[in-house]
Amino acid sequence: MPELPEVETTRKGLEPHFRGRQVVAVEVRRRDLRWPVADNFEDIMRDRRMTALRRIGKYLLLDMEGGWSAIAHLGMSGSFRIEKEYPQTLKKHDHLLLQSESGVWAVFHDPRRFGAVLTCPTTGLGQHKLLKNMGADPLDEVQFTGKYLWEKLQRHATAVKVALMDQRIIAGMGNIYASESLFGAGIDPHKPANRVTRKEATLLVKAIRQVLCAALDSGGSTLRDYVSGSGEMGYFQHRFQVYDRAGEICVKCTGQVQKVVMGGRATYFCEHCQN
DNA sequence: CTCCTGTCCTGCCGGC
DNA sequence: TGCCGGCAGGACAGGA
Repeated sequence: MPELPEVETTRKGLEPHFRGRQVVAVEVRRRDLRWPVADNFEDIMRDRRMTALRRIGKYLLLDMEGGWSAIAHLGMSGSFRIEKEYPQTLKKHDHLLLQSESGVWAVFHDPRRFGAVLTCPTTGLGQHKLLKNMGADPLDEVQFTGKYLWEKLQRHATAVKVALMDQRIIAGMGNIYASESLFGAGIDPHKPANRVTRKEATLLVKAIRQVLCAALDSGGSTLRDYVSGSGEMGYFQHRFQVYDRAGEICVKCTGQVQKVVMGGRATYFCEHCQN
């Protein structure tokens, strides 16, 4: 499930092959992703230089010369991989391919098709429906502070776990790292967001950064292998402390990790360590 | 506004 | 071994 670290790792993996380079070929094999791939996608990409690859939350932005940008989302199961030449045999669910003037191909693969590829004039990105309400980036030390998070949480009566996943509050936070962060901060995921104290918010900000940075470090190491092979970018082995460990012994105490469903999402925590 | 539910899609896993 | 139901999950759409 691509969350911020997976999307950022993907961005870093594509960047050396595409930034400042011309896109020389575009192939869209299936347009019916979450939304149809934008009609003008090929036109804004082909024979144009990619000036920047950016990330806003879980969205990947490809800024192209000519004034347009592509907005990509990996959804649930989307990934990119780099191929040194056009794939001998395309895999099932390879929906989109881009060739850089360096020769390499980036292949977008997405079995569940929850991903999306849209377009928008670069100067209008800030007003784009999908992006305009995006909250602070948790890696931004200026914007994302204990005060910021506390003020945002004050407005919500729902469980803090559910609020943490709200992209208007924290851009890029997803289900896995929400559980992990609350465990790191020792906060019960059930606690109403507006009862999180100022002090807890500060702890949470630190925990969020720590958890995301650890995941980014894992991503960085897989990126090195990935350059030579044909693996999918952005998915890496990472040891979680509570996520998907229901029934296992807590890494901090002798209790058992619990699983509950909150807002329709699996949530993992330790009753003893989080309150 | 906030909050809650339904929806999209395919791979995988457990049960029979 | 094969079939099938259920589940996973990001985030929008739409209704309360």
